[in-house]
Amino acid sequence: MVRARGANVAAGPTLAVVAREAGVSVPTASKVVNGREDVAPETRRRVTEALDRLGYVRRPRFAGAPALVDLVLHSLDSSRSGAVLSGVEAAAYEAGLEVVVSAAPARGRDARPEQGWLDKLAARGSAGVLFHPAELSAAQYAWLDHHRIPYVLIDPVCEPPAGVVSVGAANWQGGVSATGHLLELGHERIGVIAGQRCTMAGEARPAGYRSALASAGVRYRAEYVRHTDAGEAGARLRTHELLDLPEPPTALFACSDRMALGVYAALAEREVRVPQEMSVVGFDDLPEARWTAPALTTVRQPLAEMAATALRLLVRMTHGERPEGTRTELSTRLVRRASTAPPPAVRPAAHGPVTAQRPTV
Amino acid sequence: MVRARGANVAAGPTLAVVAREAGVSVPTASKVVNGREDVAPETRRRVTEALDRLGYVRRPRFAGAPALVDLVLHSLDSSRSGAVLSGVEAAAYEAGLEVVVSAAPARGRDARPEQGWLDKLAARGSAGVLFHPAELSAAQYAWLDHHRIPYVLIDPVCEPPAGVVSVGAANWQGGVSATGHLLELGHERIGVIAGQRCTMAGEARPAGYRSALASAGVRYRAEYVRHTDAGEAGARLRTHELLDLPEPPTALFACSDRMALGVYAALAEREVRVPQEMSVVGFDDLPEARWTAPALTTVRQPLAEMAATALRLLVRMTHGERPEGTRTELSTRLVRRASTAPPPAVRPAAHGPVTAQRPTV
DNA sequence: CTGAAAGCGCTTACAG
DNA sequence: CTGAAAGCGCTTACAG
Repeated sequence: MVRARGANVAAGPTLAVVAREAGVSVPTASKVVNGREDVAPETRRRVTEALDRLGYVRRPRFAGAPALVDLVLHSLDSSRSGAVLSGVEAAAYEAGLEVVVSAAPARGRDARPEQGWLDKLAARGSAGVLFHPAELSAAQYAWLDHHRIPYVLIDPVCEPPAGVVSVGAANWQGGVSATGHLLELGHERIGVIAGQRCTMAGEARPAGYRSALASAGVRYRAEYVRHTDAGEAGARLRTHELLDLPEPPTALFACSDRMALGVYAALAEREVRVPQEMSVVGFDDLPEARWTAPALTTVRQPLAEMAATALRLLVRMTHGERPEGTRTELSTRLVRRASTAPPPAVRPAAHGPVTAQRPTV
Repeated sequence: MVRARGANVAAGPTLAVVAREAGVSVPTASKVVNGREDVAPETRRRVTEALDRLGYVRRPRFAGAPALVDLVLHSLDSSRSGAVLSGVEAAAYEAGLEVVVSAAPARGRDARPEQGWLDKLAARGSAGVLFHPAELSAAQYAWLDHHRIPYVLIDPVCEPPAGVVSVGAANWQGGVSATGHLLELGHERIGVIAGQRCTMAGEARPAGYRSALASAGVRYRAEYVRHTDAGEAGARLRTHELLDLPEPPTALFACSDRMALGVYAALAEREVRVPQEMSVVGFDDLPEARWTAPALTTVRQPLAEMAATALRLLVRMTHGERPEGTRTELSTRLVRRASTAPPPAVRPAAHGPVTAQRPTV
């Protein structure tokens, strides 16, 4: 029984090497690595600089033990998390790393949520942390920087602070392809159910919609774009609003698959048939998109690949490298299924208010 | 910034203590712990015995670093895995442990799949391993035993070898409640789409069906029970077979939610409406069961709780305890949704072959 | 705030 | 096959 020992870890410098390089003793270097307070700022700077330059990584417990990387998920039990975990694990395996998974501290199960697991990271000597979706406070970012633990955000909800490395999807481009698909089918009255205003997805996806409209020379109507922050339930309400418009849309672009579920619910309540009377496009391509009836045409977000990319970035940061750009975007692509079709009939372009052209029961 | 150091790890004995107890030197005890071959059988026995009695656990790398437990999943990206991960993580958090997640080696990405990650486990000093669903070879069981790494199987597919600790669901009881529900609604002709013959679920769930029929005094008909090992596709075929019977069932018990999806597909092909013309009950209560139209009545398997229970069992084994029983079963419960209803009409009990009473298009 | 000294819990040669 | 000896990469007092 041959044991592959130490084959997967390129031996970096020891603390002793770093200390010599920085011109300090090993105990002092140790203090810096462990984020202790009792180190002079100038000394800390010198040591930190040496740590970075040499790409110091804490030695694993025993020869052959793989280094550990942390993946912090908001919810462990969702299809998004499954895809992320799967991408991270595969890439970690390639890199000879193992991944420790934990739930985000926001869970409220700890008196001091923002510290509990952060302490563990440091104590264990995590090589780096991946967050999805990211919900870090400024204090937490500072803490990680202070402890020299590199981190990457996977598909962050909001625009991360300057300098923070993240991997996301090409949201704008996805908005363009979703809308382009509907335009090609002949739709001109396209409603949008968009996510929260401050979020990246909530802004970039409808922006892509607007751009697609512009290049096709189709008029943009503000009343066709509705933002909501209540997910499925919110999307249901907004859909009813759009259906109540004097000139309702013939197609709906829901900026997430979850919101598309809410759209479906509203349409079912009005007995509007998909896709005969209304086309629907989602965004994400969660497994759910295949279970719905009819199966949802949607924009696929390559979550697993995004996660794998984030891990590779993290590994490079672990070795002291800095990625050139701070944000990486992976392209999205349209997945045509059964929820889209040409509009019910070609009607003359409507000018001014008209009555609803579809029975609303 | 106060740091909680070592608060979560009850300090067990060091290797030195164990060695003294066993009457050997520390290096020798170290060899046993690391599964080296060059130890006399009698010496190994003495050391192993001391390790077990004292509940030796390798010290974490640094004070305050939590011990690590491994979770090995067959697929990282499935709703079942999500539930399992979530249960394990929550219970691990309670116990002050962290969980390393990896994909089962069967993935074929390693030349020697059965050794690659097993080596890592040992090198890293895993406190124990949880498998779901378990697919261990006899050699792997032996290897884990040899390395004194405790392990627990979460919802194993097949009956595990004697002495292996596992946590599962009360499959038989679930079969009873699914069938009981249909009987209460007035169904007497109940078909069963069952899983693979050799598996625990494939045997116990239809056995529960049979028992429920017996207690209700309803005749058991062998032709109503169809086994398949092809999941969704297999279930679809078997459903067509049942519909082609001279006296087809008025209700179907699919022994898994995935198979229920296949049943739905077959019924849609025949334009048999659920639940008006056919009631359907599933088993598992995956998230998918809520997306289907109509929402699936099913037997809920408490996967997260099963996973949490497995972790707690593992922790006790880690401390040298042995659970009393080798198999723990958590009870299941029926979740009524929209796929079940009374049979189409009360018909006189049929004797002898009759023609199909439902239009098959 | 710093670092020489002692110590930790192990592992690794290697001599017998 | 065994264990005294040396060593690993750190950490922890603690004296200055």
